[in-house]
Amino acid sequence: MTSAPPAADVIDELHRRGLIAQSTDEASLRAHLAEGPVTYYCGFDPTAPSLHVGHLVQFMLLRALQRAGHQPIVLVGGATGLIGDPRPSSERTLNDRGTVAGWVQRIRDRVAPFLDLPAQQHGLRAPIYVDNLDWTAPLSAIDFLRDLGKHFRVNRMLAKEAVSARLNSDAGISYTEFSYQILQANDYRELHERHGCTLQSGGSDQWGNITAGIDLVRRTAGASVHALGTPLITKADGTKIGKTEGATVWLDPELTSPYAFFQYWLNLDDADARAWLPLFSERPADDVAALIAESLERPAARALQRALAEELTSLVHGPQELAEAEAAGRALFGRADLAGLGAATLGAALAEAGTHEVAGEVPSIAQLLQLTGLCSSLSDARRTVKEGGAYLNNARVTDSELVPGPSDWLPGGWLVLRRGRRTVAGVHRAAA
RNA sequence: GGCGGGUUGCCCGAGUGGCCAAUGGGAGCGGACUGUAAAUCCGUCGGCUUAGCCUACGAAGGUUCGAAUCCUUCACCCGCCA
Repeated sequence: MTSAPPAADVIDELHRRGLIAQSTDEASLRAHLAEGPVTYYCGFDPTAPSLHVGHLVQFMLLRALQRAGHQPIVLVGGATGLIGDPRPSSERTLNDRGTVAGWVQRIRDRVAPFLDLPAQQHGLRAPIYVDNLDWTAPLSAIDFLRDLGKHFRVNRMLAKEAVSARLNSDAGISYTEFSYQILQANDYRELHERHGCTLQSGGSDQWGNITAGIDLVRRTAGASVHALGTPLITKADGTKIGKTEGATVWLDPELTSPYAFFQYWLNLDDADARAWLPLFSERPADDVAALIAESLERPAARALQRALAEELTSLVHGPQELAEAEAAGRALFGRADLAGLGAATLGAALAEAGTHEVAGEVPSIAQLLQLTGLCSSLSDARRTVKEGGAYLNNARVTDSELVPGPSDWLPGGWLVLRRGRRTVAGVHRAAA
């Protein structure tokens, strides 16, 4: 208890880092946090196989509270994931139950490095894991309508931003998604009852659902509970965080390799890197300020991007994976001649970037571009070559039908294929 | 339940019988410039065995030499009325 900072400081830290977009009455929340360990929760819906970098903000908040000595609960929405929260744009497609159940487990596995590790290493409180399917599945329609529905005024439900946005759109909203806020509200009620949970955090797009929960706890238990909303993180160009080359940057190494994850942060533009460093870095405030100052002075060094890439890759994938991702980047983007790299280095670097194995007859450049996934189709590959965006062993290719000759193979049986400035893949020739 | 409007490529959105793989904008991708940034400019942007062919304009059928465009049925969405 002596090493941990006073609990009230955590709100100051969160403000400094820009992690709080909105909160319930802050004075009483501070007082509540100062009284002793608070049990708090954040929910994640299994709407995809994994979590992505957009979810990192939630973990930053969860970790800060955990460091301050509080008790985290991580809820995976096995029930709410079957319903789908209303997005502003359009209705969600329902996923089948088996799929969602699989995602619940997979997402749970992603959470471990964020909260379990600090618990083990620094004696902090280990997270409690819950699935809202446990209490939502047994609810009958009668229970739902009598015990929960009675506490909700349709007028207020309609006024929630997530709902009203859809009411005013062409898409409309189904009764299914309209009901979502009741389920999330009930989660808060359940966790308050079962674990004495008194604080919920979530993205500010969830704010309507979160406050619905606060109201429900007040009505059913007569208790006053709290909430913190994180800001919606966008890039300087207005797009959402965590998309690169049209693909989502996942936290699951099977979906996004640690190398690609590292590269995502390394390639952030300066404005984003400056804005995001406080959010995503757990370095002391002084270090953060110094890094930002350095970036303004010498932007080309990209110290910020590197700092973020290192810190987050290590956090999400571990120090070992970080080292390998870094080495791969140095090998592929360094000035060193590819042929001089040596089979082992080259192989390791390309393994990080993504590889394709060929046996027998060697395919043409266009085919290889497609096989490695650098291009989505043969047409795309031919187009890329025509545009001058295809490179074999760092040399531009001009003929898409060219077949790599014996002299093109690098030590270890490798070809280095590149699309554009920075998307690389390896082609490996199977041993005869 | 009735009447009216709508459903176009990743998104928005033109197109009302041939000149439509389909105007325009955005996103994406590539090039130039750079710092494995940003901005800007240029190009590209369904697929294939690529001077050609195939598949596409909610779904299925039909009219026609020819349909995203006309007709029928179905599904879904929006609005008004009951």
